[in-house]
Amino acid sequence: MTIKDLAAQTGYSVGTVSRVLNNQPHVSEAAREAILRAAAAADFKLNPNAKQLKQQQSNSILVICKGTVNELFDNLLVAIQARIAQTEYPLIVDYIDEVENEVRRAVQLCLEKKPRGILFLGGNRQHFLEDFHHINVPCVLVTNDARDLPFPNLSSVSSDDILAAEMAIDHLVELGHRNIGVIGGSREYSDTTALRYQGCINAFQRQGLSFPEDHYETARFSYEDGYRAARALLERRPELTAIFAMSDVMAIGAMRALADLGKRIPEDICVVGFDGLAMGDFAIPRLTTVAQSAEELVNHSLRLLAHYADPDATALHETVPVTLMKKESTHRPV
Amino acid sequence: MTIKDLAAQTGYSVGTVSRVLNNQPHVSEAAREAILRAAAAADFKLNPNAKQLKQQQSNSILVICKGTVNELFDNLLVAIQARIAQTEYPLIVDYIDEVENEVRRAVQLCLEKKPRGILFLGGNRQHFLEDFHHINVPCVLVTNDARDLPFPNLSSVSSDDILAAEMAIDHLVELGHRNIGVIGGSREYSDTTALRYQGCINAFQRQGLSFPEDHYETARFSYEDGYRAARALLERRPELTAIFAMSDVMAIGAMRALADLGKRIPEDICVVGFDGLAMGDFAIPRLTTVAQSAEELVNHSLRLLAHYADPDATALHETVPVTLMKKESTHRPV
DNA sequence: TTGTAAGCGTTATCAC
DNA sequence: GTGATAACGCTTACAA
Repeated sequence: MTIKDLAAQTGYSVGTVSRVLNNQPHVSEAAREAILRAAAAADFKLNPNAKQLKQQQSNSILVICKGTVNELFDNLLVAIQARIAQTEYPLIVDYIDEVENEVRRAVQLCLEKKPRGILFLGGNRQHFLEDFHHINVPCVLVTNDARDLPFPNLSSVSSDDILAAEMAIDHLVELGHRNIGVIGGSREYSDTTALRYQGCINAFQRQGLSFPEDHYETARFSYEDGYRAARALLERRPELTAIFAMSDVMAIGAMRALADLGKRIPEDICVVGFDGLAMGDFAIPRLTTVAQSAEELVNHSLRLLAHYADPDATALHETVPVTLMKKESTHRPV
Repeated sequence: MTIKDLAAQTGYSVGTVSRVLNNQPHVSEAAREAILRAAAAADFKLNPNAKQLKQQQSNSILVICKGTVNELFDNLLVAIQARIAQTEYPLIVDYIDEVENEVRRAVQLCLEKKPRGILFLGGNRQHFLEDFHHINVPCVLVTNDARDLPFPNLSSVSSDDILAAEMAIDHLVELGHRNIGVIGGSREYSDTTALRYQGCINAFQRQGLSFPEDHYETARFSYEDGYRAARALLERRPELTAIFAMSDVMAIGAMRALADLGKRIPEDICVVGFDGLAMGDFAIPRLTTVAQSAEELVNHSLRLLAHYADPDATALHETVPVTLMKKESTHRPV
């Protein structure tokens, strides 16, 4: 079934059928009605490949969501949808695996969908360095800072990772903690981790505390690895009275490990997470965390995407504030 | 950049370029090498729309994953990828929102991608009834039973939901519980829920116990609603000493609610979940659960998909066993 | 082994 | 307002 068949059926030409199916003007009401009726009856759908092949650009906004099991990105998506749904821009959401190359995927989808702009939910600096030059539509990288990536069409919005980590450590120090362990990603490969690590150093220095290398444990962002990291940390440094984990998922894994070690939370040891996922509120005890604001991240992202309406707009890199949510997993040490 | 440009550049014709780029035989080594080199240098990619437009069918297997934050489906996907990766069939994974219509989406993607077969991870009976007749490639619905859906090209694999629920209830009864609350989805709209509910009834009857209507609370499959449901149940029936929740996510929400009510788990009240997610092992206490086997579900699914190689194969509906994982959230009541 | 050319289903530019 | 018709970039007979 093609528009040709539809044309034959209704007695009009393919041109008219196409115009009707695309809600274009300069069509008689009679034609519009007849064709629409026939299309509905036959449950006709335009062939998307032919359509895209022919069209230079679509109106769509592409969202590439990196990692499929990620409450934060899910929150971002909900906020994006809420803001975009009522506009003329169809949203194409593409979820890819944590380990896939999001930029290559974007290149591919640009060919396929010819989007107006792209929102990257999460991303890896190296991937951008390698492949982003193939992309020439406006892009915003969300949750990562692209300040030092040299692409005029790549803006970014991220939480203030340095300040956020400082807040976490300050909170623990205020509670009286002096021996604080930190669990995070690879400082070499994850730029976000590097920033949060810097925040930790700042806070410790300002407080006049040392932050020995072996108070840090590198882990992947999973329950399992949070668990493993916490055990490793406590084995090495039994005197720790607090742990800051750079994600809520890691933090929950860590809490389980501490419980297994016979530690009470927060009486014996305190835990602070990062992200502010709903999940943390259902942990026992409820998780204290530095919350990122999905709404704010999305507000800035869409504004940045829009700012590329100006053809010689340049890249902008913004930062949004975070909030310390004090819950049950932290309190004054014994 | 098109194959035409590439042809001009290398001095060969578009036909030869196309053959090279598709690894077809009947091309001289000289041509192959020259064209491949030029394509790599220009970082050339075939236009996917033109390609699909031209091609009748692709070799790809389409996977429609319903719900983006779902550890079980994520496990299924990993297993699928492991099994499919080493074959000639490219995998197209499409994640859609929990509330979207997966069948309409599949219809759309069939037009676009012309897949060889489709795997639905999760699905809604009503959607299939309404739109599945548009689909004419082999399909397998995973985690839902499609036994009573009248489509020869729709097979299904699901866990034995009835037996699974019976196992959960039996376990609690064996521990001495007599007052058991159940949290699950809508028995009207979720067929999976209906089956699990039937399992509960079977077990209670067999054990000579009653299962009053107000021991059941309907909830959505989220932490929040698991929390709400558990509170509602305990408010109505303070004498309950155990709760069976039809998903681990609900169960974790429920555990948090019970803790807030001052109940100790498992001393005062026991909790059994459903799914067997890794997450449950990081809850405090660790969650007892009826685990579905991602590997088995995937094994059966792929076998069923393959069985459609026979052109007049008919729909098959299979069931895979589940495993009760006894953890810390259940034990003998006081 | 290689080249030529017909189409895949649209959209868009023309005439009319 | 409507109808031809030329692309869009590719694959694939068929011819050479």
